Amino acid sequence: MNIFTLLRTEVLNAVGVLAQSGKLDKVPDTARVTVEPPRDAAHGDAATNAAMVLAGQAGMKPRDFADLLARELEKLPAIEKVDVAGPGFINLKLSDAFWYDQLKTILTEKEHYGDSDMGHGEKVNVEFVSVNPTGPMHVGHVRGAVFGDALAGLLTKAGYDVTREYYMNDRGAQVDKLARSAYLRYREAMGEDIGEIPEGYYPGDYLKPVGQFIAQKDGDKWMSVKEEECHTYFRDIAVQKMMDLIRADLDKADIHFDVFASERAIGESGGIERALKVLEERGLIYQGVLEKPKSAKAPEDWEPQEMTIFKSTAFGDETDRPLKRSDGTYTYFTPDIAYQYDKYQRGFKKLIMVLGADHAGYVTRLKSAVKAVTNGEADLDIKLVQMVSFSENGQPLKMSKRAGTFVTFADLLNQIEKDVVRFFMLTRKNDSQLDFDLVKVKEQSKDNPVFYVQYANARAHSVFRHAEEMFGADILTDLASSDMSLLQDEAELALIRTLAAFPRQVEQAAEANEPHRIAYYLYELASAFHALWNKGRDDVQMRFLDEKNKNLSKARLALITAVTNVIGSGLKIFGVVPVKEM
RNA sequence: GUUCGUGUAGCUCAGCAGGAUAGAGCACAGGAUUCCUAAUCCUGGGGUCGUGGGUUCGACUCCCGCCACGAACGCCA
Repeated sequence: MNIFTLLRTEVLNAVGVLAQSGKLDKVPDTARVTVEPPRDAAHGDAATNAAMVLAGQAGMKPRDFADLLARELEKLPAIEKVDVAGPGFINLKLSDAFWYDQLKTILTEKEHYGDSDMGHGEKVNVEFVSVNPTGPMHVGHVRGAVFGDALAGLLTKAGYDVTREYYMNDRGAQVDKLARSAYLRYREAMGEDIGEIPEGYYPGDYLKPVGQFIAQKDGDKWMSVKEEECHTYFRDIAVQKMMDLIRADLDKADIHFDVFASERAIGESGGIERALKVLEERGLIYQGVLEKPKSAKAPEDWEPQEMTIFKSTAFGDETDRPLKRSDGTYTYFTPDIAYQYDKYQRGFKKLIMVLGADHAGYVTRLKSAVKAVTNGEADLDIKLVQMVSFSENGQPLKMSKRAGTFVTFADLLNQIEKDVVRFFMLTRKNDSQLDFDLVKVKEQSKDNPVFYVQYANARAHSVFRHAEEMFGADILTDLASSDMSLLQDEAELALIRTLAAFPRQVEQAAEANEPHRIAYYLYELASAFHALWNKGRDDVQMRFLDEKNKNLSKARLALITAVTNVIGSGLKIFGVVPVKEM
């Protein structure tokens, strides 16, 4: 439970009491009332703007309104102290008992602590990766993959019903090229000398096994058949094999999808026509001629032609977009509209797409299309993931095949542990660039947030091991019933407050679709824990374990356990496993 | 040229649907280790939040102009 949501309810109740008791003329509109942690912890545990927002409606000065409301809030048992400050802030200090209760909640809920019902079980479609099935994944795909998966994890925790979806562009020019290449590799596998791979074919060695597979399966069956005639056959096998490669890559990062949507399947089932019909019915399609694009590098062979066009300017796009060329074939954009419509028809009204930053120019038209085709019922959020620059000890890595081995998704995951990659990629906001230094990322120091957080967890487990030696294993059972009121030190209470902030962090990160906030939070939590640990170095009284005081030790073990619960809960969002020893 | 993104401490970045004296890490200076993992912690200096306006009780946060950097910009995919 987010304690600030809880407190907001209390504040609104108090306002209601004032209204009923006739101290206010009318029941005010409380929509803008917030309860938040104050920036400066010295101001208390929570602050509300209620008086400033409501005073005007009540025809009072903010300070006066605040005094009135403060007197009402003072009556609540969870609240120890109420102050009115500044222009009319009401600062709340919560009682220690309230915090001890929070600690017990964490221990009871374990890794479910922070689960929220914010999403009300609403279906959300998170589409990410969606790499063309024409070869293995590139290292440039890692961030989008990790980000998408973490975002899905975050939304799940926030109470949404999340589907992780991969869109296969298994149709079109790229895939035709793949089919031709597979056919060539088949002939090669049959013993033909194919020489250099010609222009217009994929040269990668990863296609050799595809050729060999078909050679083994069918023998010389296709040797006398022209490529065009067995194109579909080769295409389907090649796509399937490429998807196997991609899935194997994703496995390395422990990323798994619920749905693999097929562009071709949607097209063949008439999905494109269905989507176009909807646009047609809403009067958003016309036959016409577009102006010559004004871009710096306008195509040389451009000439005005009449074609079928989507009125995307009606939704804020800068220009209308063609759906069909003059020869009647669909543009790249059209199947994408059909795909978004397909998601909508499957019951998704909340759509999220994770795209590389190079797709920035595509965002507005796609959003326009979703608005148009769902009549504004579905909401599409596109998260652009910025580039990652890879380096080694500060030296930028050349990512060419000739220069070295570091090119593919698998290369990275083979070199760096999956959990390290995952966490580190999430320590930046998705739309800012990320430096990924292969050496720094492995470094075991506080420079490295992955390590710092994991180290906190490992330290906690080290205490558990000592506790078992000191008191026996049953000291760690039923910690929730410990006498938490023995935790009297300000640093201990501060740690509980940090722990109790987690549910709010989850909700806010989910609200913004920004998993990186969880990473920052975990760093902060780890920091609070390390600080408390070191207090025990300076002052023996502050050690977690005291052989002569079992009850105090137990209460502190409860606190540390709560730390591991929250770290575990947070890392789980990222698909990262907490370590017990380093 | 147009659109989008970014601009916060020397460096790398947070900043919570506008809130009270703008935060962390690195770097720099000093300090803590017979003791649960010093792989850590503590203290300190350092900022006209790119810039000029506007909105309001209040703006790093919202709106407009400008500047700088980055990316995208076809009926290609």
